Amino acid sequence: MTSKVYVETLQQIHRIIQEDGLVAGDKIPSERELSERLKVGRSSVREALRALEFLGIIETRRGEGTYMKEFGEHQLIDLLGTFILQEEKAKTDLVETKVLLEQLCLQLACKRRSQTKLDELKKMIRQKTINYERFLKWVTEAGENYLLERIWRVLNDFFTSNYDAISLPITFYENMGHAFETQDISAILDLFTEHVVMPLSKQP
Amino acid sequence: MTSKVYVETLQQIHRIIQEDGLVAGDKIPSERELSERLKVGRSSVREALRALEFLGIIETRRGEGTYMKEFGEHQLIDLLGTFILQEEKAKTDLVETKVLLEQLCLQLACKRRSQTKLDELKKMIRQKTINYERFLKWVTEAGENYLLERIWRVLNDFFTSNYDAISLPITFYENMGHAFETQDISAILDLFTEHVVMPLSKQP
DNA sequence: AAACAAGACTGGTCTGACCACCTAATGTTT
DNA sequence: AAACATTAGGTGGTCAGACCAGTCTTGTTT
Repeated sequence: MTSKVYVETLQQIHRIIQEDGLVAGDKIPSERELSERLKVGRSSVREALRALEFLGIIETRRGEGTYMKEFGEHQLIDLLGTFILQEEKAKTDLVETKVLLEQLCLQLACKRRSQTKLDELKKMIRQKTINYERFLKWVTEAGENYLLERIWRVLNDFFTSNYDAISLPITFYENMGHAFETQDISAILDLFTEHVVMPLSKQP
Repeated sequence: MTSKVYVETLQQIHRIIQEDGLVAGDKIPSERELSERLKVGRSSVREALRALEFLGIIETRRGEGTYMKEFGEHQLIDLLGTFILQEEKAKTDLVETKVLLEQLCLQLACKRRSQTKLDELKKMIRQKTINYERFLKWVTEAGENYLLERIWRVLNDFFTSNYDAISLPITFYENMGHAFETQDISAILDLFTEHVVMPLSKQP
């Protein structure tokens, strides 16, 4: 045979999922049942399922079964990230890309921030529970682009594990809060440049 | 046990790849050797390798061995496409993020394009061998941010496997070429908005 | 009715056995 | 010596069966 069993099994499982109209949360047949129905070894079924699991399409729960998963928490980005960012020379790229993505998210958030989302931010500022980490989390969420949010989160994870945490005065957040309220994009970007980008470019 | 063997095995394999400094084209230890070294069953090794294979990080050749693979195209795209991109929100996020990243790359390329790199572009335009795919490849390269280039490439692979190729008149590239020569960033972004962003926002 | 216990699932893992395939060493012929 | 054919060992691909470790169902006991 030219084709590999676990590849065909993967396609068959996909077919079953489609024909049965399975959606997130639904249970898919057990490994042993799939093995029988598709007339392949259980190990081949498992190898196919493993691919689907790491792609974030299914979720396996020991003792319970295998379930369809909501698109979102796929480790795709994480895994790719760990493999891509292993090169040392990528660090300057990392910092630059992170900043660029943050500027992107700032613009999206400025445009799309809802009133309730804005209140969240103002509350964090008022109670002084805000820090740079939380602020950026809010920004990426308010941008309402989940994919971009995920990509940023990976970069941020690598950043925080290689650099010191960024600490900014409360006035920075207060000014940001005001700028988001009035949706003043240039004020937002200016604040960001002054307090985040410029200090970074001085560091090693 | 809390963690699953094939997950830990995956991390161990990653560690080996890093410590041995393996790059694209290099051979990684055989399944049986990994099984011995890591003291896990061969089936667990295979399940871990399967994940890496579908992520396009390795390539298995029957009878030869398993090799590191150049990051890029693979079935990952088709798989995720058929399984995931059915959800509308994910699609809009994908398109939006791709466009945003491209605008980022355009700005970087405008600033950093070297003379030799510029000549490459002009040559492609003169010989009319240019198309949108090649143009964007040039842009991301000229931006000289390898990380950003790779992230974009992933999104672009998703995109091209789910949407029709973008076809633009030669005048677009000629104008772009001129704008890059004079490093006129606003002209570049205007061209991009008019020919790429606007048509996309009209599509479903 | 509530609490408990046994059994029947399910996924997780390992082992050992083949098969198909490739490569390189070996031997044979020219 | 060079070209060819053969062979042996290594590699991924696949299967079957066994056992473990959790979860859920069911039926009995209290």
